[in-house]
Amino acid sequence: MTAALTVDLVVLTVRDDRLTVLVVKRGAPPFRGRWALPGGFVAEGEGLLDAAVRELREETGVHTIGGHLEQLATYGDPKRDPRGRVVTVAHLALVPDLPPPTAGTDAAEARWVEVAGLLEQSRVLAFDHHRILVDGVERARAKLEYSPLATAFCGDGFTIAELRHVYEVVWGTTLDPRNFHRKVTSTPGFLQPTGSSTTRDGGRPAQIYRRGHARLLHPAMLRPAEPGCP
Amino acid sequence: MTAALTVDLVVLTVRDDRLTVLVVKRGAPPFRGRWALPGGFVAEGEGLLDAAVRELREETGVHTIGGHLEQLATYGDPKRDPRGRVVTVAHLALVPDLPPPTAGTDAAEARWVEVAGLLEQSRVLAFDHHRILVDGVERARAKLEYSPLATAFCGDGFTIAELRHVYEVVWGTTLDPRNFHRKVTSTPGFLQPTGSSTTRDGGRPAQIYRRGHARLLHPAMLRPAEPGCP
DNA sequence: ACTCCTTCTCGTCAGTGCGACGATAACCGG
DNA sequence: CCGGTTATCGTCGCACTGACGAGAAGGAGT
Repeated sequence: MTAALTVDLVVLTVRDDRLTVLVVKRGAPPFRGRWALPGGFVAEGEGLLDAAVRELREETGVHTIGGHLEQLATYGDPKRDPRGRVVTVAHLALVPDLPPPTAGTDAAEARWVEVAGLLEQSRVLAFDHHRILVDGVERARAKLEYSPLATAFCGDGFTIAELRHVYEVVWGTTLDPRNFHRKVTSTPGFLQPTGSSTTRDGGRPAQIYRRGHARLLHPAMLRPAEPGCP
Repeated sequence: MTAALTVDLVVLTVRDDRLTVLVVKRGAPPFRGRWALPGGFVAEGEGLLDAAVRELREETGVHTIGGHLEQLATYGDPKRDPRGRVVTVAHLALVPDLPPPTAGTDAAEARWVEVAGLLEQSRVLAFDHHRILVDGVERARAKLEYSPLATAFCGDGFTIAELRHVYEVVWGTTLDPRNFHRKVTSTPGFLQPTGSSTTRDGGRPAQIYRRGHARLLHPAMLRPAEPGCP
């Protein structure tokens, strides 16, 4: 069987104490004028990851440099696209807030939208993009636990407080600053000291770190148990 | 862009103290006569998971009943198939040993092969199936840590020793029977006692359990650290 | 300069989970 | 009845965690 092949992107960042996702207003049917995840057709002879990188750059002006990009999952329900059989390979991107909010060439408009609101209303996004978003956010939340990916949300150099802020926003919890500090500094390979410090957060100057070489955290960060689990 | 769409399956089971994967001998070009993961083209109007279930049944006679089936990842390198652009959505299946070893309708031959040997020789399997196998095994190993999926390898009722055996084989380690027993019985939702017992393992009769309702383990099972990590 | 406020960083202490291992229970085959 | 085997329970020490105290080091205001 043959199908049209697209890539879609769940691009997450932390802005103004909120987890936000990049959405574009569709400039062509179907779902013209509706919000959707950025994405587009894979080109001839182009790899899937390459296509995701290209779409991210083309459609939104966002570079994944300093961030993270990985395959999320593939969605191929026969009725997910009214045009016919379109299979999409969704990707998950975590980027720092630095890039200019938006820029568009193909899409009519692009903007950052708070994730919390989108998660509750499943009718806002086109196609099955609500489900893709749910899966992407869940993947990101899980990955913060056992991988150092939270650093992808931060810029090049960051303080421990900024890193903690990422965890708090993505997980929607609050973390004890002292325990968090002890945890991340004692996890080998997570952080790499740079020697410099900053006072941009106010108060006593904080050490600036870079991401370490570890790909997996041992032991893992622990997300506080959700109420109503046991 | 349009591409041919297939599903491939990494079907894992535990047989004779070994982790084994189901492979078929290809009956048609390309790679005719070579071993490959079972799989085939997605049918018109068929969902991806549906296609995986169908291929599993058709090509190997294995039913996923009592086991587990999930999407693994999608492989779409432009040159992965000499016939042209073929994108495959790989799936991971974990099944108990019960089903009759093999049966084939479409494939020339199907058999269980020990994973360890296949992992070392990257030229045995056709296409990029070696990479898919590596990813599938790694996913399975990781999932045993934080989910109760090890029970998918066991039959309907199983003893704690049989469950421990699954962990030992998949991880390639040995686990202390007493600590393992304490761990799994104290993790809420992992196991559900049935009240009956068996002596099929010899020695003192063991309680028989069924899988519990938990989807995630809190706290997670801990895989012993690999030597040479820090 | 001094005070107040902020945030960073280091410690302390009790509770919990885990690895190592001893001890007992319950069945089998002789 | 006796040794062999496996299941199950308990104990001890260590490491990690959560809750929280306390000091360090900067800026802003007077």
